[in-house]
Amino acid sequence: MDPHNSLNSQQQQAVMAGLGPVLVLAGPGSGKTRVLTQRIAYLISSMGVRPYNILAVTFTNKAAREMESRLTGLLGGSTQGLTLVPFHAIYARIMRREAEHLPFKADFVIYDADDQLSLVKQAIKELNLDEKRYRPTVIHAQISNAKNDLRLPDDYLVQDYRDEITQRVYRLYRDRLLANNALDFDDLLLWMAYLLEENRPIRERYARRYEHVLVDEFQDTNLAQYALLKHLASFHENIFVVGDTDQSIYRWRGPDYHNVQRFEKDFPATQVILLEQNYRSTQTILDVAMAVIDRNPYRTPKRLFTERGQGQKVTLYEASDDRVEAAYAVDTIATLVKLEDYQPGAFAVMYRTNAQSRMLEEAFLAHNLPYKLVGAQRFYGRREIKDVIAYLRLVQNPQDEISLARAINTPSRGIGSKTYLALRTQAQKTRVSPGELLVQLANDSQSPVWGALGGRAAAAISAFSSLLAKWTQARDGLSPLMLMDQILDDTDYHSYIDDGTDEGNDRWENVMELRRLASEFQDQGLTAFLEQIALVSDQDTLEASANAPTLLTLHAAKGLEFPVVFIVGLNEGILPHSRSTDDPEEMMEERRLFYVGITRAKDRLFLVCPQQRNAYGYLGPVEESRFLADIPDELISTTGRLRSSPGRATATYRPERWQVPAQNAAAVLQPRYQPGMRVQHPTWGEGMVLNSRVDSDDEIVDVFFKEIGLKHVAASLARLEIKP
DNA sequence: ATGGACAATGTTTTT
DNA sequence: CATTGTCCAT
Repeated sequence: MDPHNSLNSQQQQAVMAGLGPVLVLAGPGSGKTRVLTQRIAYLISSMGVRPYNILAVTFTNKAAREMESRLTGLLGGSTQGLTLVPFHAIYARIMRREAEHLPFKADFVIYDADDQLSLVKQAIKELNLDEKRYRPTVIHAQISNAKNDLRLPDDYLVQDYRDEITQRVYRLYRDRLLANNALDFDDLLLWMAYLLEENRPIRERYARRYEHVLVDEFQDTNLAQYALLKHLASFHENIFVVGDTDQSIYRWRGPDYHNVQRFEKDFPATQVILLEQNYRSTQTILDVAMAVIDRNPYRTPKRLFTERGQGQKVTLYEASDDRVEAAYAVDTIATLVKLEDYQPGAFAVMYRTNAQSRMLEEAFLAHNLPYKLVGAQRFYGRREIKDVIAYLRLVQNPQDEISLARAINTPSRGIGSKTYLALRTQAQKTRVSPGELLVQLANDSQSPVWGALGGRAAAAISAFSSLLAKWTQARDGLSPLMLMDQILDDTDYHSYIDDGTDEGNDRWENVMELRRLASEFQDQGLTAFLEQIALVSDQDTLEASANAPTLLTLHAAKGLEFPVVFIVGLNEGILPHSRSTDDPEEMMEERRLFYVGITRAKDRLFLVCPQQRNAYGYLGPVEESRFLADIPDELISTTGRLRSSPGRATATYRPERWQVPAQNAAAVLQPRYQPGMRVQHPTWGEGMVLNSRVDSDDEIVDVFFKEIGLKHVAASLARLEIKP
């Protein structure tokens, strides 16, 4: 952000734009969040708009919170009543309020990706389909796409037999969700759009209320979200959207950056404002970014510029394999912290796939250096966390069969698949869900169900039934934390999960962490707690407090910035990913992804690619990413093997701890360079020796040059001069 | 009903 | 290779 508290003329134009539709096309680092918050502040304090009449939506909690805190800084407490929330959260909230107009109840639960997949699997099985032929993940993706295009099962586009199958699964999946009183992520948009579409009074109520609608990251909205926004803005038509088509990286999730063009078409009176001045990066980094993105066809070229000056060149390092790649990143970070006074928190290492983080984590661990890993999945996907959440969800909504199936025999209490099936059959007879039947059974010792179950099964069911009934009754009187403690206690979960091993210990620690999270919802209730958990984004888990380098995927990096950025794994098949190489649209998205990564960097950018990579457990050669060829040579300084002369053997970076020892036992060569020595190189300038070792009749010196960073030079070739 | 052993099978990104 | 599912012995 710019140090002066003033807006440039384009920003000002955006902030003070008049009524009607406004489209702000904001390049990376151009002060997009700033414009949004200033706009809200302007509406409230200068235009006299009541906060109650403003709706501002973001994609993540983090973005919403950040805007909120900035607004509080600008306006103090006078933002009371403002709706500033993530997309999914606001729709969940509205739908709970309006549940009577919808085919589900107000206490619905939100299914995560795992739950959704189980439900699809269940549907496929029920329809007697072959899981091999009809892969659940593929079918699920198709259903999700249909929902994002606002297609209900009846409107599902059927062109061949496969589509027909998908349609049948979709229908059953939809029915199962409703029977479970559960929504998936797409439903939050789909049903909300349905509600506004079908129910005019409700639509008008909200559309009248929201005099101003503001949207962040507009390029990532899908058709459903777009339709929704149009409805919400349909009365006043004051819709202010901010986005950057070059940063559209969620195409597979339904978003369609053509929405930006659609917007201009749907709202012909749109004022379009371009923000091109960048307040984040050096000009070199921007030039690299533009060189990469300019290769994408059909885009409005943007000239990104900055007043920050040229800055240092971007460093390209070719590592021998992905282990060395990780070590290089960690070593360079350690060096920069030591020699250039960078804070450890100033660094980020970005990669294409989550699997790539492992190698990096190991490298950090080997250096004994702390790091932060972005990724909610890592926590909420854990078995013990899913267990406890299943219990809580079941108490909130006994209709939830996915949670029931998980909780009913965890820890094992003698209710296996047979008994569970019997319970389901009995439930079907009286047309209630198994969970509801369980709650009923607790107070009905005369029920014919008992007779239908075997003696041992009946005892087990009875015990669980009383527990569940007890919890559901206590629910409203207890805070989420108290309820959780009660459940943990009643199920003796501690002794189940913590078997005394380190792993068991960790698992219990995780439960305690969840407990801590629950404690923050003392007075908001179970519904709010569960909803928060269902809708956390990866970025939300990023802790600002710890001063350590951040490891994250390129996707998770969007919207963030770091003084020093490493992008690793710049290989064909990784970035661009192999699954994207045959589709030009997807290839363009890979390029945008790289662009997003590059533009996160404020001061320095390191691009790293290994020549070999571990895949399927074997080390195999990999090509360097095609994107690297698009970067002009004069913006890059190269270490490791020089890419202009691929055949030449040069010093390869190899951190000491992986050095094969005693290779030079007979060496007579004495090292001349010592760590800490200052040296001068004719072209690279002044530097400091970090390390030196004798290897194959030559002395290999690691020098950190002030201008260009870490280099590994052979003493016999490099004309190094030792300075006093 | 439970838990372990083995085979198969599959690898992007995420609200 | 690393996870997930299936089969089998207890």
